[in-house]
Amino acid sequence: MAAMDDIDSAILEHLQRDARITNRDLARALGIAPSTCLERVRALRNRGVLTGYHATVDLAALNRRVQALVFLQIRPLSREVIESIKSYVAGLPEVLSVYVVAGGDDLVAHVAVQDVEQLHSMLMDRFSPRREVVTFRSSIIFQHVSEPVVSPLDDV
Amino acid sequence: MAAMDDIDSAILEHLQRDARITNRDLARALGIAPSTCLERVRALRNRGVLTGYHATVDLAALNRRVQALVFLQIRPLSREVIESIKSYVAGLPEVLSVYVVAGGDDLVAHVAVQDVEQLHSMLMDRFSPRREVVTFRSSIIFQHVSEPVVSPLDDV
DNA sequence: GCCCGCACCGAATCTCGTGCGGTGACTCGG
DNA sequence: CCGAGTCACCGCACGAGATTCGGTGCGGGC
Repeated sequence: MAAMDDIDSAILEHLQRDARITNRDLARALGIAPSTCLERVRALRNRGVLTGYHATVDLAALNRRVQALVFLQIRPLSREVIESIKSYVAGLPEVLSVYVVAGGDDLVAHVAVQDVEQLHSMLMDRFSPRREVVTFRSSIIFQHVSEPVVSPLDDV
Repeated sequence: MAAMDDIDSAILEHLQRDARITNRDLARALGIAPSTCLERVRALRNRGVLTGYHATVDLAALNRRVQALVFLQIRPLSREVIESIKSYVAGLPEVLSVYVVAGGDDLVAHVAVQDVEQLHSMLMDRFSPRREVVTFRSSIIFQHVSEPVVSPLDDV
């Protein structure tokens, strides 16, 4: 993996904050020529550093006013079973994000639904019937803050 | 909140998938004129439905190869204490996301650090000293899949 | 000291964004 | 049934931006 200098870091910071900034403005903010800037952004994409540009949407506007974390215990804990249940959960329309974790629980799902009733239905209809899900519990999310900008950590 | 029709939903889907799509291409994909498309996108922003455009970055490229969920118990559970610890945790550079939840734990932090050693240091240096954090435990994240596109849920 | 590679720049061209006036459909009162 | 008002949409035109390409300076290797 090629090294990243300060300009690359600044590019990433700007694009994480506002992915629709024009190349022109980005170049101006960095003090380099637009053509150079374009080349660097393209290189970051090709290197796999920049993985995508995504709009974020207000969940309430999408009829999803209730969020929860669902913690699942999976058995047996084989690679195949984990892969399969992970794909299944991630594919559910109510699910925003899935974590495969170590510790007391094996899977954590971040879900967003219309109301608590729908949360309950979803748990009963989609999680309970699965044999590999031996148990699960849910925590309603009161607040969720997400940092849009991730900076590189310096080597020790 | 104004109603959303199929075209609005399609706009949201496209922009969530690729926030840098040109207005022209977006309009073409929807079968409407670019000027109309522009107007609708602007309306979605003004209504607060579209909240932002963000580039996503490969965490490994930023020297963050280890992720974990950290579950915190907070006492006393007053509004002020929760607000304050939430802001503190969200402001830490290692933290990607913070959930304030109901249930056995009160706060869940999604952190991304360079290695397990740094995770340990972080827990010891940043969480342990806080008086309001009565206990915490961490779960290493093996995999994390995040759905980039969120669709509206139909009313029941 | 010379050569080569690399990153950067500036100009030219081509595409795109965006405001404006016009137009058709739909609604509602007469 | 008809006419006016409203609203979303469209096409056009102009300004702004994206992207390419040839040129340039600098630093490392020999």
